Amino acid sequence: MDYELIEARGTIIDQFMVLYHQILSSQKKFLINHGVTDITVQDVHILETISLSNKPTVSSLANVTSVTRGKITKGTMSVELKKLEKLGYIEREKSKQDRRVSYFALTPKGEAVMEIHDEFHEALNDKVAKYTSEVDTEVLIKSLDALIGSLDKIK
Amino acid sequence: MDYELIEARGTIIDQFMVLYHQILSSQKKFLINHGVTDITVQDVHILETISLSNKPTVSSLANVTSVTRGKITKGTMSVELKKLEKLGYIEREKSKQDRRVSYFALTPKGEAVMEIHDEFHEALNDKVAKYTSEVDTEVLIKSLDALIGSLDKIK
DNA sequence: AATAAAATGTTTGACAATCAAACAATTATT
DNA sequence: AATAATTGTTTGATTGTCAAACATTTTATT
Repeated sequence: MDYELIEARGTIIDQFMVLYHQILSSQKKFLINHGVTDITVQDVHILETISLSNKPTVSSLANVTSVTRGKITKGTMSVELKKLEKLGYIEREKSKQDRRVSYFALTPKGEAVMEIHDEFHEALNDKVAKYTSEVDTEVLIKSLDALIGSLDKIK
Repeated sequence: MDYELIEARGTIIDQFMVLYHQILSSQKKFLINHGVTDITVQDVHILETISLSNKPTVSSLANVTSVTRGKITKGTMSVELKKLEKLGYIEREKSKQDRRVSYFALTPKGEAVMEIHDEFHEALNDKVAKYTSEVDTEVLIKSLDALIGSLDKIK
């Protein structure tokens, strides 16, 4: 059976990879089950970033999103934001101070998607809580945090 | 600063996402630093799967790779394998029993890439060991394992 | 045996994501 | 004022991917 092949390695890193794609696939289904069919999980993540940011711009969104999604150019972000605006999930407001930039915000339609997204997040965190004790979770968060900062030292 | 925005959430799930992309980006740099420039991290992962599999075929590789990378069709895998063959990283041998299938194996050039990949894996595991105690690692693996199986129950 | 069904792999056409570079508009620096 | 830097948009090319059509071969059914 194929699964054995994965287990044979058994390192945390491999499990991360599997878990990552499972979360993504699970989230995809969740969104579709809740009627969100015209945008992707990654689009939802942009909505999330907008909702958590203070006066987000094209560039700031490209930078922040890079952290959780891998490098993204401002050109790509510009295109994605235009799409999300056209679909009615976000709106832009021109800055008064700097006439080159616009600030983005969620529309009610965008907020609705965020609620669905938060539901998923809660369900996921419940799973984590169920399969990891509170103490372990604490330890885990600290470990990951330290790990995250140390990766760029690998040469 | 942007990083605060990520930390504000502070859930394990968010850290997974960040960590995942950091590992990917770190691995990418590592490969380039070691002279592997004509194939991607995902290609290397296919090489890894081939090296760990017993008589891998197009279909079996498509299935196994789906677990760690998300759904992949056999058509896509067929194209990717053709590319890796043309670049000299793998070779195929026709099956005697079933004349539709071929089995894939690494060439010496492919093995060399795997050694580089293993080096990265070791460096990564060293980091994990450094920032996570042995007991915690044990706990962690078990938690993740349980978590992985439970995700498709989210509706 | 003959025929139908299933499995394996390849190819193809279309589509979506992305980048890098060119560009325009605006702001900052000298 | 003149030049440089920043911000955002657009564009053309590239890449990754899928779904479907297809050919070949094997397995099942009649």
